[in-house]
Amino acid sequence: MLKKERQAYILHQVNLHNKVLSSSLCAEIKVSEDTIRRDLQELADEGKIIKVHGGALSHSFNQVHFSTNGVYSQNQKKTIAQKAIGLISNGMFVLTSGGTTILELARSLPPQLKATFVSGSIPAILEYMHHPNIEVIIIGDKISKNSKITVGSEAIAKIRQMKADICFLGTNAIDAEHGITDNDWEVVQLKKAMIESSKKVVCLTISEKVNTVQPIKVCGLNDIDMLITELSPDDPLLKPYVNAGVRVA
Amino acid sequence: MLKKERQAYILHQVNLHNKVLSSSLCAEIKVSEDTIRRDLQELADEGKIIKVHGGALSHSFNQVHFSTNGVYSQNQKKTIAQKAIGLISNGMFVLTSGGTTILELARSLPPQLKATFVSGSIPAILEYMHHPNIEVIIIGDKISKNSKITVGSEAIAKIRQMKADICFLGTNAIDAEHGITDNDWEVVQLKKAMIESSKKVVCLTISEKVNTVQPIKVCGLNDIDMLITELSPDDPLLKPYVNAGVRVA
DNA sequence: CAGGTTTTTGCGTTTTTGTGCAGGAATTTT
DNA sequence: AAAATTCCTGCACAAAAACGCAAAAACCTG
Repeated sequence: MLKKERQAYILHQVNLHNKVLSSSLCAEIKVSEDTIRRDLQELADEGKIIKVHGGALSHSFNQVHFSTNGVYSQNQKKTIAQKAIGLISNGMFVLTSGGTTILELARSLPPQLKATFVSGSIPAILEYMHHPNIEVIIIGDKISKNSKITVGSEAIAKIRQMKADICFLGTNAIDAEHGITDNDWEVVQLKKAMIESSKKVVCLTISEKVNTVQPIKVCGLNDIDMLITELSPDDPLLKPYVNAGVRVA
Repeated sequence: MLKKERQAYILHQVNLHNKVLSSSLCAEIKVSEDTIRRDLQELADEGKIIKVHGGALSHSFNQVHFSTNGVYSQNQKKTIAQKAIGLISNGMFVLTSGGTTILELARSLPPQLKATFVSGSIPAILEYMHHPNIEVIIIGDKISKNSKITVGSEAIAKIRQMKADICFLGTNAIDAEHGITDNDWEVVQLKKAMIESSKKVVCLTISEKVNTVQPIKVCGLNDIDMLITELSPDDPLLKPYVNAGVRVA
């Protein structure tokens, strides 16, 4: 990995998460802590970041203070993303939906991962594009402005043509009785196609949305292979799903 | 292998992968590392790539140059965008390529305009998405990270299926003798398809790029209907194109 | 086509750059 | 106050770049 490339990656990470630990960076990119420190120093000299003890901060960090709720669920989503990343290995063909949880997954992908990511979600695609080693394929069709995702028959037809190794679904509502449900008809059609075109289906959701129901059904619990939340797998909230035969992490 | 040929190959590789290692290059083409380094130096001097220790990076890699150059020619591009917008009317089906000039066009679209915009350029799509009244259709396929545009046979096939009212091409080089030329093979394929699928082809370019040539040919002057620059239509620089039968604005 | 000039290329040698390591200083945490 | 990180400094080593030079190729040109 080239030096400039590495620094660009670091800068991207800092701007993304507003902070970065040199320890975690040197774990992600496999270089010595010294190198990271020198990179941070250089970036700081250029005024791109603020260097602090143990890592660096984004320049805009001081001013912008996130709402407690935002930061709160952000951490939950980071946890979920980490668990999900453990399921991805090199060379995989990965299908993802949209949503903020998927976005967090996209942002947390380790830089050395080599895989192909397919999505119709514009924000997710933007994140994938910044990654140095993954191939990005976008599903084309009309863009739904409120969900920022491509929807329509063309998109569905394209998804049907593929067979992904794994599919990550950002989930709006999951319930032991009603399964996965959502509130946007077109997005639901897309998710259905994604589920059918994947060997393995993984649902990502924060615990807030567990045991909630939305108007339109995506699929039953038997169609999903795994459920990932920020909770421990043996949390009692998740018991019904374990009983229904869903793997929980 | 000829020098020019070799440099064209290198440039293509850089545009394709965003980065290139001089070590891998001198293994691919069987020449000494010195020769590669000299080639990279020349290409860097011409501003085609950014040379770094160990190889080279694509120009779009660091957004620093993007912004400085952007600020510099922003006003020219705004002028161009305004002229181009005059050609769009309600209900039209508009096909656009990528590039910063197209981006400026996207940003300057009047809010009351109702039309359908089709593109494979992710930055352009992002701008179109913010517009209240236009329908946005994205061309799906693999994303070329350096040009941030979808490229590949699927994308070309999709474009072939449509017939747009008008097509706006961001142009990298135009010359009275060689026509429109570019430096990325895959992007050229896409532009060719766009030209064929449109009733009317409009080239947008800042005057800097008029009378310049790039390695790969997109089309001749007879294939385009209109050329828009920030200059006055009767500017002597544009005379050769008027003589060649191109409408100039 | 012969002879000269320019361009291009490869090869040592020397410099520069990038990276990791060790040990001690500084800072944070407990 | 003690322990644990993190940081800085100097140093060593490897990789890459720069430089000068010479051989080879290409290219004029009369």
